[in-house]
Amino acid sequence: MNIGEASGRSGLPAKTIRYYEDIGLIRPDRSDNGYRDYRADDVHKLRFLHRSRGLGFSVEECRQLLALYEDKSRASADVKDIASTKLTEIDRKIRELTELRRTLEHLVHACHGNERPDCPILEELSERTQ
Amino acid sequence: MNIGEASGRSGLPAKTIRYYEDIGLIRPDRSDNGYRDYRADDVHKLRFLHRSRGLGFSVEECRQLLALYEDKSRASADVKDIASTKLTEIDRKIRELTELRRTLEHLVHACHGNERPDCPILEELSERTQ
DNA sequence: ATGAACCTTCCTGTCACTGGAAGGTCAAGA
DNA sequence: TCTTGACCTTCCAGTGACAGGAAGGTTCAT
Repeated sequence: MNIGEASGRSGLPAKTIRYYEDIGLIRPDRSDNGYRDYRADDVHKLRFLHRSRGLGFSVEECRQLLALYEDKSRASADVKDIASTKLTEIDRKIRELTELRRTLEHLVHACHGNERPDCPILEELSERTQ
Repeated sequence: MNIGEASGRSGLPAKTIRYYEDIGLIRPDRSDNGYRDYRADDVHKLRFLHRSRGLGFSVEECRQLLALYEDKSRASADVKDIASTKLTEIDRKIRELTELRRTLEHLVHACHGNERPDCPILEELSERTQ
């Protein structure tokens, strides 16, 4: 099937699929007319990539996961390691964002939000740090 | 003062300070030798930028905030609007990450993580979506 | 024959920097 | 005076993960 159909079936934009080929994630056949020709198995991989990207894995992590997926003698521990590391990263991001949110909410709450110029948000931002 | 000292006082790398000049956020004087020459006021702005970037504002939002900061006839409502919008965005990001975390933790928990190949994480990733 | 809907490659732009090369300037020490 | 090292300058390229668009080829239906 052509890239348009592969796109429709995998949920990935054609642009993204070509990019994944550029960086060596998938290698579809080519038809006589030069068009990319995807098999069901390729679409399966594209869907795999779509889901793993959606779960927050980087493209390089997706490459590792895909390699493990294709390695029938893999150890599930290797997969679990990657996922656990990602989980830790996500936790850290959530903590950072929550801290940020707390500060920002505090500031927004303190600002009157009227037509006058005095503003605790700007005051905080311009404060001498040291 | 030279860029090195401005960097030390603002906490921003010299590279970043030059970049901020490139995109028109600050416009320091130049000494006779061609070196950038920062005044205390410039350092103040750099610190302002440092803090607002740290609070998750984009460079363009920082530009707006800086303009408001310098506009003594501003309305604090304008500042509050920007901050509130950012707060909403941060909330959305936290929700997305939390949902992601939930799914990933579920998967990590379900995987035995041993030397055998069967792995619920890969199964989930390769599952037919439709 | 023509037009629309595909497909191709290639180049550029995004965001917010970071790294590095090649070279100019300045102050201190031998 | 010379040199060394720490500064500074500009300019170019790379990051991650694509998106937009130009210029042109292919296929199919009318």
